[in-house]
Amino acid sequence: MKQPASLESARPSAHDRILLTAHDLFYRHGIRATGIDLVIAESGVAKLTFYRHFPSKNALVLAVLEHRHQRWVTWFTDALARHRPRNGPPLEALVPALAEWFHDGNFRGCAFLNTVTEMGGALPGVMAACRLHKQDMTAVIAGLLPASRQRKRQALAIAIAVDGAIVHAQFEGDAKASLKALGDLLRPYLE
Amino acid sequence: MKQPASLESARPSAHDRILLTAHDLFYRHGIRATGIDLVIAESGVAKLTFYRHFPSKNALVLAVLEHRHQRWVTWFTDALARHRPRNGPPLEALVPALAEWFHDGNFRGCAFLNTVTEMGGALPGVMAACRLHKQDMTAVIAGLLPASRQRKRQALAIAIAVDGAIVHAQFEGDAKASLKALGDLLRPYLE
DNA sequence: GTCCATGTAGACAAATCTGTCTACACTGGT
DNA sequence: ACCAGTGTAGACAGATTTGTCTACATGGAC
Repeated sequence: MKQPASLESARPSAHDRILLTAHDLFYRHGIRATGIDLVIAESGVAKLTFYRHFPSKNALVLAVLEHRHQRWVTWFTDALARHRPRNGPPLEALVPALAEWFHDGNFRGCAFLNTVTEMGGALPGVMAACRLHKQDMTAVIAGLLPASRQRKRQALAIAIAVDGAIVHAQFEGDAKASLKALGDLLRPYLE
Repeated sequence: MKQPASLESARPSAHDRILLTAHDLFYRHGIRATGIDLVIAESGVAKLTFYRHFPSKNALVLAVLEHRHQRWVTWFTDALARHRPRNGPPLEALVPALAEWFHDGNFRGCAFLNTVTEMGGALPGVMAACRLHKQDMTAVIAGLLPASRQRKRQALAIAIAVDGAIVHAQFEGDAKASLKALGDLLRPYLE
């Protein structure tokens, strides 16, 4: 539907190339550190083409966050399903799933937390996008817990522990220590 | 020792005014968003004076982090002491102490986590400063726990929960929810 | 008195960043 | 055949940023 005419090349449309390139560069180097010109050059697109698709850098940032949210939640639910234990509480899948992410060479923390830090005050909408993202993450975590009156409350506590593990893994080289500590925090919720 | 000649004015030295002004501006608006010219104007100092004290903006950033670390740890230990319960585990002081910080109108998360996000890749030394800071924070937390073989391990898990609560309070307006969730995570460590 | 550290005011260079604009080319639908 | 949409290349303006430099003032040490 959005594929270009030529079938064998499968080169994404200019719009998508821009979005994916920006996603990578923003995540890797930060948003403020990434100039528009670099995004344009890296995605192999002309400047005018860029500004035809995105009226401004800020608009691109918000579009990237939207894309990121969809991509991340898809990965997260999928990873949880893949690591779901045969028997035992589904919550046990959480640490192995996050381990995938943390150990990826490109891991640089949570894109939403990073964006809030960089642009939270300057770009309206970033804060809201982050809240929505974390809300959805918490809902996915809640799905791992047995139904009970305190399920939402427990899910929020666990989500906060996860965020702590994310930022720790971000500035410490060692992701294993963060994951072990997260496992410790999760233990009381595992029965 | 570093006071100016006039005793009644008590105006800090140019060096200190720059440092304190930069500390506030960097924390409030972010580092990349704060130009050197603003720091200079706001601290009431001439440009040359600034560059006599700090060879570059990067050097200023590192100096601010050092200052921040000292200031924050001092506040933290003091707040924990002030909230120490008469009877009951000292760890109970943690949530009330953090509540002070979170509810302060100028709260904008952890300066070190923010700086890592903004400059972690670009400025060598930032990552190390953050690790040192969190290491010291963890050590202070360990001081609240009863001596045991697992004290260090427990302190790390608690520190991660605290970081999670910090970032959550940063993007959610509601600090109370973060603190309640942190209390939930801490409960198993409270006996 | 003289010197030197420390300070102020502000012009200036050089780089960088966002966003606009001109001129031109290809392609699919009608 | 023609036209609208989408694309490319790259110059350009305007703002902003870091860091240097000139010229001058003040106050304490010796």
